[in-house]
Amino acid sequence: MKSELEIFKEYIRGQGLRQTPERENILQEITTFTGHFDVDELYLRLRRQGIKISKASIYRTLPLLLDCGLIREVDFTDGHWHYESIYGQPHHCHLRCLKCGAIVEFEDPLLICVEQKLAWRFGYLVKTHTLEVQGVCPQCQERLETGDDGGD
Amino acid sequence: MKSELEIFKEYIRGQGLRQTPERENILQEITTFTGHFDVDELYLRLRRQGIKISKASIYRTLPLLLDCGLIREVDFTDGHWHYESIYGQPHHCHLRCLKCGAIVEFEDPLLICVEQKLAWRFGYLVKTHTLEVQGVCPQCQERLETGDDGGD
DNA sequence: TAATTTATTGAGATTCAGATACAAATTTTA
DNA sequence: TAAAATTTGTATCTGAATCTCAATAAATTA
Repeated sequence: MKSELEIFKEYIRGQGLRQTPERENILQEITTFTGHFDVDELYLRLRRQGIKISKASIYRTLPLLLDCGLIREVDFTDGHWHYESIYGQPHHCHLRCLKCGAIVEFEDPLLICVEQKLAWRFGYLVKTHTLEVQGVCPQCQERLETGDDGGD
Repeated sequence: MKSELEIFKEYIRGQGLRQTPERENILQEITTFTGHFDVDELYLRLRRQGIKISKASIYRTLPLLLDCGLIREVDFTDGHWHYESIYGQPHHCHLRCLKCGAIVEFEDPLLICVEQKLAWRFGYLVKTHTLEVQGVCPQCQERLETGDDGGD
């Protein structure tokens, strides 16, 4: 299986773009780190390693990584986008706690059935899906019951 | 079943807020119109009827309508939020064409199964879910095959 | 290897959706 | 009807994301 770097290089080349240390550093950081991130977090994490890249470059690089399928947009919360790297990882969905924001990742084969039914029923060529299930996590349920609200 | 207006009035009262013609006009327009909308569309639709309400008031009213469950955020595209009214309507998901943006609404009972399994497995109190399936609609598939790309 | 071409970078300006401050107007309660 | 408190519109502000532009660096060619 190709590495993220190989995928990215091929993409860059195929688009007539250029390989730069900035782009490689960003990719490196994204693939090393597991979990969700946003532009600011990525920027700070790079800086903490002594790697100085302007936010403009990060904003310019993310669409490339999205386009070649190495990352995906997770959600738009707090007024900005959050991302996660997805290459080589099985597709998954999110279960989010409405109170504390905790995220559980899961996958369910039923979604494939849903996709297939849609393809058949509406003639769509189905590519992927994004499912977020919202609820209250066990901890927050307990907090709500004991009256210790925690501030919503 | 209570009307949207009743729901809203109860909510307003319960929160110690005030009933104003601006808020009622916004609610009225949202419940009359079917389909997705954004702040600008809502603003223009109101103005076309001679109802002048500042965008600030719309921005201030939408969170109230979200909070009392009369509308929901549909997606964040084009750099801003889109909404739809949901009160009294069965929950549904979206199938979106990646090429032309067309939206098909559907529902699938399998999602209930998914929710139940999550509740059991992770102990969450599941409230709702948001599923968007992405693909290419039949028309765009045809356009792509005949080479008439249509611009992405 | 050096010269040429063209893309990319960083800094700062710009844009735009959405939030906010404040004075005037309106709703609510009494 | 008057007092108290909220809401409105206008203008301003905020912040994420984009754009401009000169300087720099990558790829290509000789």
